[in-house]
Amino acid sequence: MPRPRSLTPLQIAEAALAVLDADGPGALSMRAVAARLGMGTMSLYRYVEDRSQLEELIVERVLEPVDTTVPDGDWKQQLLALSERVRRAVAAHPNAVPLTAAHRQSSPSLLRWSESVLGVLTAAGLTGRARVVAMRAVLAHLLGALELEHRAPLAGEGTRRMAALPAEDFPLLAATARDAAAVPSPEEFRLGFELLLAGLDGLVASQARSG
Amino acid sequence: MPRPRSLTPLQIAEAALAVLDADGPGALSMRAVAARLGMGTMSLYRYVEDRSQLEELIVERVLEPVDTTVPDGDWKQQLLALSERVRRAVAAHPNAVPLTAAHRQSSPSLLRWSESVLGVLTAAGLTGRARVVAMRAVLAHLLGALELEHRAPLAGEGTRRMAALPAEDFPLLAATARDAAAVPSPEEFRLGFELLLAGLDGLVASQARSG
DNA sequence: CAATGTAGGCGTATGCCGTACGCTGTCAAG
DNA sequence: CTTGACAGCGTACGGCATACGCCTACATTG
Repeated sequence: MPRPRSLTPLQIAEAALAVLDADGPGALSMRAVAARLGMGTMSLYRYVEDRSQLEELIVERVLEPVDTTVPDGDWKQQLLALSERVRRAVAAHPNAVPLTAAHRQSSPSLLRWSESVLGVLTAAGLTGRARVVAMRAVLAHLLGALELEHRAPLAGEGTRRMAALPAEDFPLLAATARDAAAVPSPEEFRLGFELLLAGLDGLVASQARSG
Repeated sequence: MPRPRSLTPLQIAEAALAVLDADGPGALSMRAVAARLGMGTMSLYRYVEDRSQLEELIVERVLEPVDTTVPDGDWKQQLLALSERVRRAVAAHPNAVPLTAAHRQSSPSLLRWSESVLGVLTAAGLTGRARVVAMRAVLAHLLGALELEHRAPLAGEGTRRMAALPAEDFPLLAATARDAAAVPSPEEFRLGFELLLAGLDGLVASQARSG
């Protein structure tokens, strides 16, 4: 017989994400989110245990749109496409990148995604320790690539600063930074991921021989 | 003719890192660091512009011990060894991992390290866009692997939780998580990095053909 | 040795933050 | 129509980074 809730978790997540998208990570606060929902600050705590749980809601809202069904193609195309989907979902909310990395473990969507990736790796012939290593390598590369793409883009400030480094101390770094500005992010991602795929190819072949 | 400074930047960095190592990221504050130095809080501001600059000092203190001279061996062994050195330096201060990722761009030591890595890649035959992609792939993998190793270790809580996931929804994830506990971190790092090296091998070969 | 003025050291205060606590009013069930 | 569980929220607390301005130590200069 209690009074009914007036908000869904999804509405909370949307409001928080809206604050984050509009005003940046520094502006994300319980006060700001509550204000955007038209509530008092403390009312938000009827819906969320604490700030960390609010962040989890945001992350799930970011990752939920990821299609986790296994796409067509050979296993390499499948892995690339699955990873590309995560990349796209995250790219829609660049301000949420650090949160996404921090709370990925609590996201049901990312669990489903991981299960799909493992399905692809298993179908490719990997099991046991090799499968563990492959899965973690895919995760590591994806996490690192997202971090680089959004916090240190090839076309960004950091690259420009490196390009301006003294050539006597950092000849290669300066030259490479100048080349870097011409590589678009999606291409960087695809090419980088294909390096990993080539490595996985070797792993699959060696496990096929020994297994 | 002014009064002389009583502290060096290095002493500041050591104090801050000591706080971080001892009491965790949540305990790192201007107050705590100043207290450890035996000063009033505001005195710290005579030495650093703001908290962000304090964090940069910490990061440089973490990365400074990295030997950036190019080791012996073929280019793959060289890349692995260079990356392993960063991994070891960072592993000495696990609480500093997020800071290290965040402020890596400002670290002179990491710039020197990058120059060395580029030297190895260049000697292996890479230039232009291929070199850009290779460098960033190494960085991405390293960043991601550090994040995974320290915030989601294979032997840790998260893995245990995944191993306990319902087998009807996440059969592969649960099984893989059980296998994962048996893979030690150093081995995970080496095997994962070798996947990338195998991929780079292909890139080197293809650039050799086309160049 | 005395005067000087730069800059070190720091007390105070402001405005953020997350959140504990307890009140008030609503509204569905009985 | 009563009722009590709970939504909503005002207030308050402790901690944070940090702006500002005071006092004073001390290397330099005369």
